[in-house]
Amino acid sequence: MKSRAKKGSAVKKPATTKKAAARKKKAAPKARSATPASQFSTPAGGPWGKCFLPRANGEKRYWLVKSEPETFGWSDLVRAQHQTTHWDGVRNHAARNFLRDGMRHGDLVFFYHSSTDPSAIVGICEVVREAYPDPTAVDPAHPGYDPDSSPAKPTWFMVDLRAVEPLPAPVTLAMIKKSRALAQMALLRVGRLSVTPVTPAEWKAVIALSRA
DNA sequence: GCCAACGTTGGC
DNA sequence: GCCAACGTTGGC
Repeated sequence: MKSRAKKGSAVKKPATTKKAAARKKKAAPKARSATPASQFSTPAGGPWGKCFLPRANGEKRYWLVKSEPETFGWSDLVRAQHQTTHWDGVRNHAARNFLRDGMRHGDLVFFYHSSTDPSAIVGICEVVREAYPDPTAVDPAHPGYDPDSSPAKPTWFMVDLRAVEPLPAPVTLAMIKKSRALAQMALLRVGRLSVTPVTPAEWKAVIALSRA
């Protein structure tokens, strides 16, 4: 399985002095937004703290994962053995926490195509194995290698996802942005995270949009 | 611990 | 291709 990330963010590269000079000309950095993603990365608090709380009996929770269809699309998942894949390549701590500490067996997950036209939620999959260490993070030959991680003390994790069904019709980012019911979706509020929570109400709203 | 200088994601 | 909005690194 290939990493979902274009490049391993853990791969350190030498600084380029050219770019450094270019950046000096830029205006002073703007103030941070009121809700940086780091705020959501701690199970203890933040708007999405509920994702990590104990569950009611039989409670199912909902998530969204992103992938570039060029790298690994919905059709790749459908063609995979048992229509199942290791969701490896997550190299962001907030996303890792949602994946490792939030996702549980049987949870349902929207499959979102990013960096494509149009970007859209295209299918539904299911968590069939809860978080376990991502071997690509401790493989020096792999682009997703992270020297700070080790088999004894892994930093990065993956889950197994199995395709359940495609959406009746893709729900595009434009549709999501127009929907009042989806205005607070984590996908919109922390757009760069590759793993985000979805509330039950948002889940229903996306399904309804897909059938509309 | 602060902060400037990066690097990355991903929509547009 | 541009660039906003992040996350990370490393000098101090």
